[in-house]
Amino acid sequence: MTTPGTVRDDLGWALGMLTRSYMRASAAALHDVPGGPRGYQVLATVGRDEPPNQLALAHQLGLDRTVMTYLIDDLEKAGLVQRRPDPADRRARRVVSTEAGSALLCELERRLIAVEQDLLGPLGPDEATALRDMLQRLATRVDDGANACTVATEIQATGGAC
Amino acid sequence: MTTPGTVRDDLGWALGMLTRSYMRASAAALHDVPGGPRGYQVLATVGRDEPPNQLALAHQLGLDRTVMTYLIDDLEKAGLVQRRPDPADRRARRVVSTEAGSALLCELERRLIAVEQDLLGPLGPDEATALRDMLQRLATRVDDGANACTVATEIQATGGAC
DNA sequence: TATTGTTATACTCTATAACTATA
DNA sequence: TATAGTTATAGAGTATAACAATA
Repeated sequence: MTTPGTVRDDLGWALGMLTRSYMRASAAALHDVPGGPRGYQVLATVGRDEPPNQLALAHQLGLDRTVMTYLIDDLEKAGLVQRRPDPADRRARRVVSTEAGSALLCELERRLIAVEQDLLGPLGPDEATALRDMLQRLATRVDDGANACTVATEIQATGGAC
Repeated sequence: MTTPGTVRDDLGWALGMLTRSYMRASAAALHDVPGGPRGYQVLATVGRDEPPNQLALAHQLGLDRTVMTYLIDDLEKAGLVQRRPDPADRRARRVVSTEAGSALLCELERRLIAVEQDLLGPLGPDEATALRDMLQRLATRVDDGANACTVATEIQATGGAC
């Protein structure tokens, strides 16, 4: 319902289309989580290893610490996480998952698996794993900081026919 | 600089990471286009076939007609497109590309090809085409309206162990 | 002086509705 | 009455800066 067949046959279109679809579906699957997908990410991060403080949480999730405050406010009000004083640093708060939070996380992961399977449905099983592998490799490389804009700087030089 | 290695090893993370990277890079490549990526999309659509009116343009690009007004305002101010009265319907305006608009489009497409190649760089050539093909198939299927939320409705039924 | 967390403010997008001129 | 385009307003989301408590 968005595009014709002529203009958008490129990578950017496909990537955007797929990501939007995934975001829609996952947001729907996480509708009962305060903060939506972000709330889920907090739940998923909390409870593994040592409970992180809010700043570490914000860095891991690529958020500003101010939005982390609001996010945890909502999750705490819903009884899914708790703020606890850090015995080693009285400025910091360690965020821990409650029973309810862990139970919900368990349910959410089931839902998200279903969403992914639905999204990749039209691919054959070996194709799906190949796609996951390639996306994983590309994303990991991007995450490692290789995303410096090497392209933008060398653009002026090319100057050519269309 | 965003994530650790533990939590985000799933499809959603990779997809989001890659899309954000692409959006960053393409936005940088299109920095001198009024409206950014959207301005580019308008330029790319205008000039093929019959010049479309603003509403058709908005539908094709999945935008509201109100944002299309602002977008074309900016593009017109920059001398890249022109609004012309539609001889067949005096309510409508046909949007046509200027000389400068066509020249810029030509340049922009070069830049975006470079961005895509940079993004898919770590893949082998046959891998890259396989990825493009799979993304294209998935996105096209999503675009055809198969994105009805079939998952969300059947989630309650599963109820199981983590 | 720097850092954790909170709060308040401003700014950017987007969505909605109202308005005009045509059909 | 419905449609193409414009304009104005309100809301969500985000970013920025200032603040308190502690290191």
